Amino acid sequence: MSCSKIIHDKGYRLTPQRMMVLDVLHRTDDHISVEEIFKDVKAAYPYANISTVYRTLELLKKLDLITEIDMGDGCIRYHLLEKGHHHHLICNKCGKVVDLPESFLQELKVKLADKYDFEADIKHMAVFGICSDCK
Amino acid sequence: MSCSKIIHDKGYRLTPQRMMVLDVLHRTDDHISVEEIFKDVKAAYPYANISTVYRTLELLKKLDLITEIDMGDGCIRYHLLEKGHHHHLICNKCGKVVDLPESFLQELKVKLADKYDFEADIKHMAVFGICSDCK
DNA sequence: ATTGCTGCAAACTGTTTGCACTTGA
DNA sequence: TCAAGTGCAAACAGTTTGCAGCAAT
Repeated sequence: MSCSKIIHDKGYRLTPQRMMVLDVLHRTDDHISVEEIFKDVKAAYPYANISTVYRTLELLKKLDLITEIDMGDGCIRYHLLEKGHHHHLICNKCGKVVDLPESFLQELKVKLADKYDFEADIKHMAVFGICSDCK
Repeated sequence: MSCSKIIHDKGYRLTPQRMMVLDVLHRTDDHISVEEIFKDVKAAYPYANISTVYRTLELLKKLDLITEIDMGDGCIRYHLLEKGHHHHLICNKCGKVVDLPESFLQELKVKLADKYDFEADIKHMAVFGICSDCK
């Protein structure tokens, strides 16, 4: 089901601003910061306000349509959940980011469920370290 | 080797302020925020300044004496590395924190090294989810 | 005696909020 | 119509910085 439909069905209004934020999130394949989203939205609609972007992201988070991730540069980035779950290996030296399939952490999830009866919510994880090139 | 000795040996000065921050970090078994460290230091030395605490933590981080962790309450907490590595399960509902032995993530580390030649630096990790009580 | 460190105040960054106006349903 | 959403400006919290004086080595 599309994000716009979910927003609408849950009784929230589908405003142009919200559509523009969704559009930006759909168009990028990367993880994108509030500032970048704002810049893109503003390109289409110069009167856009950053507080609206914050409020929209908060809504999307509440509706479980996006996830946040801190990629180590001190700013939180966003990603549409419908684009699929995956994880990241981030090199502390060169900053390179390698994607990790969701399945990679499945084992950990199962172990946590078994031993701790803990239902881990690992949608999007960043693992820091040193990549092969930088060793 | 003690933290104070490392600081001294690397050519940094062992000032009373730095000793007080170290002392607070040593005394607590928990993970402690900048604000809490500052409060404790101030109790012993009322003229203490929070920017010095920030600068000291930055130094300790650079010397690899502490790790940071975000326990989900929106503030970063600190922990002496010499106190041992461990991880946390944090419940998104009740906020309960359960400690996880370091070994628990060993398998993941090995897998990352094998498949991706990536040397993961998982000193201190927070895994969010739902605990057994809250299910 | 140096140079690094501290205290202070001020700047800065990212985020949130109150309020009046606008608009989607 | 009218509650929900927006834009604006101002507040806010956490952190960083420039600088003058201080103190560890």
